[in-house]
This record gives sequence, C-alpha cells and structure tokens, in this order.
Amino acid sequence: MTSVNALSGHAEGLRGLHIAGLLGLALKRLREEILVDGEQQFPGLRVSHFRLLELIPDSGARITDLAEIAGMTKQGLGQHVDYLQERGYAESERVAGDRRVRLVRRTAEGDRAMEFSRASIDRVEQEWKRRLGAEKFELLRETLVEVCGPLDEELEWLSRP
Amino acid sequence: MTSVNALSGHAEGLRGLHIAGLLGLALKRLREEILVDGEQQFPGLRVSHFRLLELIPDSGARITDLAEIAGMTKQGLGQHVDYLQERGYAESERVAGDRRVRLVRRTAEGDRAMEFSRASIDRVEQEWKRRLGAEKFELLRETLVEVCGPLDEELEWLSRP
DNA sequence: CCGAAGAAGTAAAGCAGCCTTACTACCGAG
DNA sequence: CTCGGTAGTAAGGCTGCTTTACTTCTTCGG
Repeated sequence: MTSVNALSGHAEGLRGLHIAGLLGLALKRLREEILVDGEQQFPGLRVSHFRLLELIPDSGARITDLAEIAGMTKQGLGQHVDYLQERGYAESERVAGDRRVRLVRRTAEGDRAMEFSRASIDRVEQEWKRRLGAEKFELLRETLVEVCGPLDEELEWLSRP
Repeated sequence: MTSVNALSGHAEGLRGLHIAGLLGLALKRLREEILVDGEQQFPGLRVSHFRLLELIPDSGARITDLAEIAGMTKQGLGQHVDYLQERGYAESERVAGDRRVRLVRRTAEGDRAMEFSRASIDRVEQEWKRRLGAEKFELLRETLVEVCGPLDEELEWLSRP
C-alpha cells in the first residue's frame, strides 16, 4: 500500500517511494553534495576515509578501538589505516610499553582533510536548513534520532555516513 | 560544530552525530528490521534482490528498462537477473519479433518474495509510525521528499533502499 | 619465573554490489 | 545490403567490507 511499483511510481515521482527508498535517496544526495571538490582537493580520499579521519581522536587511537567505534573488524579498519598512511594522511607508531599496539594519528594533511570534511558536512547541513527552514530541519534531526534511538546499547555506531 | 568527534560523542550518544551519520544509521536500522526472517524464508535472496523483484512489473520488462529504472548498468542488472533466475525467483525468455530482447518476469516464488518484501516494509513503516506518531512520521516522509526533491530530473531514481 | 590465556595486529582470501571496456547478435532505415 | 544503433553478454576491476588463520606480545595464575 505504502509502496508502489517503481514503474507506476514514475508518474508520481518521489512521493511513490516507501521510507526505505527515501532514506536511501536522501543519503545518496547528501553524500554527493558533501564530496563535491573533496576528491579533487585530497587525492585518493574517498568518503570512507574522511569518515575514518573524523574518528581518530587528536591524541591518537589504537586500531582495535577505532574498529570498535566504527563498527567494523580490525582487519577492515587496518586496511583503511594503511591506505591513509601510504598517502600521508595518517601515521602510526608502536607504543612503548606494549609493542603490539599501533597508535594511529592524523598527519597535518589528515587534519586538513578532516577539517574540510567537517566543513563540507556543515555546509550541506546549512544548505538543507535553508531549504527546509530551521524548524523542519531540527524536527528531521530529532525524528531521526528517535528512530535510531532504541539501539544505542550495542555500540555498532556510525554505520556509513 | 554540528559534528562531534565520535569518541567524545560517545558520551552524548546519537545526538552528537551529524545528519549524514543519522541518515546512515537510520537506513541501516531500517534494513535490519526489514530483513528479519527474509533471508531464512527465501534462501539466497539479499536486500538488493528483493529490491529488484519489486521493480519488475507484472507484465515483465527488458533488462535495459530495469537497469534504467534501477539506476544501474545493464550488466550489473543482468547479473542480478541471472542470480534470481538460477534460484527460481525470476525467469526470462527471448521475445518473438526481436530476438535481442530478454523479457524478465517473476516466477510464482518471485511473487511470494516480492509480497513478503512489501509486507516487511509496510510492517516496519507501521512500527515506525507507532513509535513516532502518525504526525511525525508523515512529516519525516515529507521532509525527506523535500530534501531529495530538486533532482527528480535525472532519473537516477531509487538509490539503494 | 614459567606457561597458558588472551589481546593487538597482520595476511590472505573471499564476497557483494556495483562499474568500465569491449565485444556479439540483432534490428531497422535508407 | 549495408550501416548505424540497440539489447544483451563477457571479462575484469574496484570499494568496502568479512572470515579464517595466523604471529607476536603481554599478563596472570600458580
């Protein structure tokens, strides 16, 4: 009922989509808007890398911790870290006292990229706020929080923004 | 400002996330909720396959048309069709009069899967509506439409619900 | 102090869901 | 009948992950 076959929906446009479709589309739009220029200014960096850079605290972090925060495996995260390191956006060093641990930090260029990423997201948020009006925008955010809410328990945090 | 480092955000939970994070998380939650049981009841079917099944009109469609509707390449879509066909959820036949064309249809099992998928999405929509209240839910939908809106032009429709 | 348990990280492979490039087979217009 | 365009296919690549199977190092119990 709520969902309409896409072919028939073609006539009524977006309104024919169910929530799943709308959320997906909104996210896609947002990502497109966020990464205009980003990939030019920071060669090699893709969305997932900007995301990872934002997760690294200024004081650095262990791969294991980053993996937990990002909700993925250590190996997966390790690959991203290697990628960033090869391109000079991150660095890591073995920790004195526990030589298993690699402490990962952003480089200066990594800082720049992270700031760019945040600024981009802010820019798009402002744009959306302008388009929707502050009131609607806040309601959107709150509603999303409410929808996501009941599962803060498991810290499988931050899916794939 | 709007975005907060994830580690510090940990304390304040979801509210520390920017819109991108919230949208991603909401979508993830929704998909998880939708596909409870789905993969048991219809072995081999993943989210993308349910989505494709919904795109096939009852009268069948050509791969090229499905690809356009789904916003992906013919090859990509062709792979999905093959996958569905191997598992008995779809069938296809060359069309008399134009032997290049493969007309793709759902099988009876494919119909069942599609109905299941729609029912699941409806169920989750109802659940969300209950949780949010009808008013907020409608506002969410409308706001999402508004946000996605300005680009109905390009028919890159239906990202990846 | 030793040895076992377990944590940090790595290596290799695989998979989902796509895309690009490069075709073949076929149709329809002139 | 040829020429241009369309339907579909084949092969390979890429991203962003996962699983399984390690190695290396630390720590804790005895």
